[in-house]
Amino acid sequence: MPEPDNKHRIWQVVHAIPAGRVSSYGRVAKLAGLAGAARLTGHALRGLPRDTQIPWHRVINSQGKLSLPPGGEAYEEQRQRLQAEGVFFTAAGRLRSQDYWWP
DNA sequence: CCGTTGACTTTCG
DNA sequence: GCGAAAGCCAACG
Repeated sequence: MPEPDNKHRIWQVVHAIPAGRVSSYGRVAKLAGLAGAARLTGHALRGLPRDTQIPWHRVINSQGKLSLPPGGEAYEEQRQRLQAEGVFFTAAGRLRSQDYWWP
């Protein structure tokens, strides 16, 4: 077949992110062999079931912020989970660059 | 098959 | 630091 399970690969990469660290969509896409397809990472994460074990909350955008709409439930949940793992947010709602995961 | 949409990224002003 | 525009790829109707 021409194309393997891209979503599955993205999930695998996301699952490889250690706790207390975060990564960006573009970074995950590149590690999954889909360089330049940052949006695919978003699609893959959006298609996750609620009872997934994938740490989707460790994936944020290149601006150091959450891509989810502020004020939404998913946004608060992601923020809460990250803080529970030791990741803190700045007053501007951005994550510390030192918490980024770099393989 | 084609146009739109989207949990993105980069560049420019 | 922020907003707008262009570029990128896959899923949807």
